[in-house]
Amino acid sequence: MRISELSKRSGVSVATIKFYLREQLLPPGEAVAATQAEYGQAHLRRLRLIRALIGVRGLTVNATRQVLTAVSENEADLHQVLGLVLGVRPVDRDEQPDPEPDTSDADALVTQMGWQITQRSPARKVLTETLQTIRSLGADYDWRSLIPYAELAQQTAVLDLDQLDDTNDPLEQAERAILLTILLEPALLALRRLAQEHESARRYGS
Amino acid sequence: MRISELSKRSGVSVATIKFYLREQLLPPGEAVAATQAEYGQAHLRRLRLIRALIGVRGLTVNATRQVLTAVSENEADLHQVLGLVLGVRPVDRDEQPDPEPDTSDADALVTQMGWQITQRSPARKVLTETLQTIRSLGADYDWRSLIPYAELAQQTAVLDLDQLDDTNDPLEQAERAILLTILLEPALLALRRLAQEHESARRYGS
DNA sequence: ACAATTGGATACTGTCACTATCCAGATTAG
DNA sequence: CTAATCTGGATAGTGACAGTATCCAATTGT
Repeated sequence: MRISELSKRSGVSVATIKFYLREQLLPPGEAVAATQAEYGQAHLRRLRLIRALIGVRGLTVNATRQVLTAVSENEADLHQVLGLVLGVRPVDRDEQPDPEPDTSDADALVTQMGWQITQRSPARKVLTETLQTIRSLGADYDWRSLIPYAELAQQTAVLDLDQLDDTNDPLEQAERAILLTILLEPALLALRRLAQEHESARRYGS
Repeated sequence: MRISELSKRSGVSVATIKFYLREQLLPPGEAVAATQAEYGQAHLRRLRLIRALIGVRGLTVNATRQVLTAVSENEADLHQVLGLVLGVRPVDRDEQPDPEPDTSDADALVTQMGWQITQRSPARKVLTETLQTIRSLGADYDWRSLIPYAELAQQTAVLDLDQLDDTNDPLEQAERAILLTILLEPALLALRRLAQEHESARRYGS
C-alpha cells in the first residue's frame, strides 16, 4: 500500500500523513526504493487511532506520541501500559513539572478511599487544582465533597477494567486500554450532561 | 477599583483584562470620565470565573461567552440556565451545525434509560461520534455497552443537582451550576483515572 | 507641574495542527 | 519509449486562537 492508498482508506490527507510521519506518530513505511515505501494494515490501524485521539479526544500531538510509544514499548505488561496511558497529562503546557506540586486535597481523598496510587500521578494535581479553583470562587468545597463522586468513579473503573479481560492478546489489550481510558472520556462527560438534563427536567421541568 | 487594582487582586494582567473586555467576557466598568472607569466586586468575581473556565476547563473564549451570557440573561429560571450551560459545545469548531447530525446511538440509549432530553443536545452528537469512532477502531461496542455507565452517570447527576438546592439565591445557583457541571469535569475524569490506577494495581499489581 | 496611570484602538507574538510547494527519483498509461 | 503522474522527504506557509505590546490623548496623584 502506498501513501495515497493509505490516505484514501483512512480519509486522512497525504499531507497530514506526512506530518504524522515527521512527528513520529506513525512509523515509517518499509522503504522499497529511494522514493517509495510500503505501508501495511498496522499503519492504517494506527492512523485511525491517531485521528481518534487527536480529533475526538483532543489530545495534543505530544500527548498522542506519549500514549502510542508507551503502548508499543510495553505491550507485555498491561498494568504498566495502563499506568503510562493514565499518566499522560490531559494538557501538557509546562515542560518542567514543578518539583513539588501541591496535591494535598488529592492525597487526603486517596488516603480516605484506601486507594493505592503512585505519588506522581498527574491526576492528583488536576484534582487539587480544580478544587482550589472552585474554592477560590467562593464555594465551600473540599475533598470530602468529592467522596461520593470517588465512589462512583471506583465503580466506573471496575466496569472499565472488566472489559480488558475479554481478550488475552497483549496488543489488543493495550489498544483497548486506550479506547476505554482515553477515548471514552468525552462519552462519559456527555452521559453526565444528558443525565443532568434529565434530572433537571424531572425536578424543575415544565 | 481601577483596572490595575483589578489586575493585582485577580492575578490577571491588565492587557488580558482589556482583552476580555474587548471580547465581552467582562462587562465594562462604570465610566467615570473619558479615560477612567470603576470596577467592582462583581467584576473581580466574574474575572475569576472566566479564568477558571478558560484556564482549568479549557473552554474557548466563545464558549465562555456563551456560558456567561446564558447565566446573566436567565438567572431566574434554573432549569433554563442549566439547559443553556449544558448545551454549550465542548468544542465548537464548525459554525454551521449539520441540519441533521446522526445521533442514533445516543437516541437509543436515551430511550432505553427513559431520559427526557431535548433533541438538540450536543451531548447526543458527542456520544454517537465517540461510539462510531470506537467501532471504527475494531472494537465491538455500541450503546448497550454504555448502559452501566449511564446508570452511574445518573447517580452522578443526582449528586450534582442535590448541591444546587443548598441555596435559594438565583445568581448563586446559576454560578454553582457552572461550577458543578463544567468546572468539575476535569476533576471527575481525574477521579476516574485514579480509580483505574488503583483497580489496575489491585488486579495486576506487583 | 509633571511623571505615572487610565481606557481604548491597533498591531504584534507564540503555539499548534496542519497544508502547500518543491524537488529528484519511480512508476504507470498509452 | 516517453510523457504524465506519483512518491518520500525537506522547507516554508496558513489560519485559528489566546493573549501581549505599543501608542495615544486624557486624567490623576503628589
